[in-house]
Amino acid sequence: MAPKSTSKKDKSPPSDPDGMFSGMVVFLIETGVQSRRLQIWKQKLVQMGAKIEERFSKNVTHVFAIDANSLLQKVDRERLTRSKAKLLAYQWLEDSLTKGEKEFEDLYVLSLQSGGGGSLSPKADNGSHPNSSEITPKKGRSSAEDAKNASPRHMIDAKDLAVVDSRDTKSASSLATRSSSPEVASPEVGTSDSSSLYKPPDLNRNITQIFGKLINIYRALGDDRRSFSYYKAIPVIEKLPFKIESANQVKHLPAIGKSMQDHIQEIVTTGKLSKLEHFEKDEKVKTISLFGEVWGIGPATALKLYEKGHRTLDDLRNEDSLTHSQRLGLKYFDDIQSRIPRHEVEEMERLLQKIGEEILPSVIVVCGGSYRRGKSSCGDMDIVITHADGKSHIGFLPKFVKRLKDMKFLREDLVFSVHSTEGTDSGVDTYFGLCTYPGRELRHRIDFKVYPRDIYAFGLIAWTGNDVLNRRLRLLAESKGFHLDDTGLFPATHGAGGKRTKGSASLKFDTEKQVFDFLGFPWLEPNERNL
DNA sequence: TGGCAGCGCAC
DNA sequence: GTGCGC
DNA sequence: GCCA
Repeated sequence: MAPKSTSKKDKSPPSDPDGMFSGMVVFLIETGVQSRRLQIWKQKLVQMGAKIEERFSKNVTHVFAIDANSLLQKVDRERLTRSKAKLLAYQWLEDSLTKGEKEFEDLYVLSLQSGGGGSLSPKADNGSHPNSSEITPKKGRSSAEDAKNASPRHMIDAKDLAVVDSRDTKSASSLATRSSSPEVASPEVGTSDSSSLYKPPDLNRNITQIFGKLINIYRALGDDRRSFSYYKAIPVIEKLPFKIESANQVKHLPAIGKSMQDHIQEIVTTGKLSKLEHFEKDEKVKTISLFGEVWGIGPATALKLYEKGHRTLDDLRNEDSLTHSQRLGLKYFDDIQSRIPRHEVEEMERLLQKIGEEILPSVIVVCGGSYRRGKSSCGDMDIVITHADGKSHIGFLPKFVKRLKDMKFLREDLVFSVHSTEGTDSGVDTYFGLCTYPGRELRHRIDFKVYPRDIYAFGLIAWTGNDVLNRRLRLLAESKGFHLDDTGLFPATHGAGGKRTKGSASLKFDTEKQVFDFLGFPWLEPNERNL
């Protein structure tokens, strides 16, 4: 989430070969870092002479990460120890920038001692890798809170280093993100003016952090609407170039109503929010939140389980009312929670393309989601599939799934639906399941969506996201008298009665760009869609 | 006061 | 029909 | 929760 798309200047300042970071070749672990801050760091690094590597190559001299855990999740411990690169906490950057000269590195070295490569405690893991809010604020982990409380041993200075939000961790291959957020004022933040003064973003973290927790709590309680309101308020507050000292300063902002003002007032005067404090010590809220993190368990089920007397995930194992999917969600709770390094997704995408090709030549297999948006790690994989001839995609999915099961790539099924042969559901076949990286047992969530070629562009757009963009496109389409979803763009069937006439077919577009153009939305490359 | 998407699956 | 995830 |  979080429209990190603040109107960044398109002037990427020239890099100074004699800057304080000259000679450094850095590799950044983006996990758990707030996107805007990351952007600024990148910019400063380049600006002051460092070179940023997209991969952990041999010539890397410095690796930055929020903590050792996130580091180990991205790069093999072995490669790290073999490498001569310095492994530093981002705090070193912060301090160096503040100070105006390079800090003494040894005080910031990340120790690889703790946490085996994979046997991370679930909590510590969660905290450092909050679910980038893919499509909804959904099961965002309690973000910052977890990061701090759960893995203090990895924190250099918990003060504000542990800052993590439940939102996207942008990869930002391009610092110059286009701004397409008309509804939110976008004051200039941090994006270097030529002065080399370093301005930390997040002047109002005291507020956004609390709101972030409320998002998760309301979501867990089933109050999605309310949750979403806080979700919308955060990016608005984040963009303010000043620290809020009174509710009066925010009362005219969009998404900030009476209630938000009151909360903000309380936070800036007392430093906390009694409403949240109350939630956080509430046994029921805590338990329901936990249960709700299990795939397949939502607010209603979580409540039932709580009322049955369950209090821990362990308790749930002997609960026989759980569905098949919920059982799997429970069994692989930690697995599903852990994020997948980008390069592994890349390999698995290639594998899927190869297998697909063997079953159906010229089949198109693309990994969408945060991967396609360029993120450095992904919570799951969204695979979008089609075939150019417009018909041979039919019947592909069952064969594909069987083959992948035979070779032990797919391990467990969650949902499987085939419609292409019939005609329902616009002929989109869907599969949800668990898969493993070749040679491993760690389960990852994976989705397949098979589209007829003529509506493939819509599927690709929808499954690439992010959710903010999808929502904008939807609303834009609506305003022009159309209805947009992942299966097409339909002439509005407004008027009395029938919502969407199922009969009316979607407009056909060949490419994503054509859809953007038709709607009059400025084209965004996938990696620019991290709004 | 109703809107904030609305679908198909498992059960 | 409800709950859930997408 | 916010907004029209």
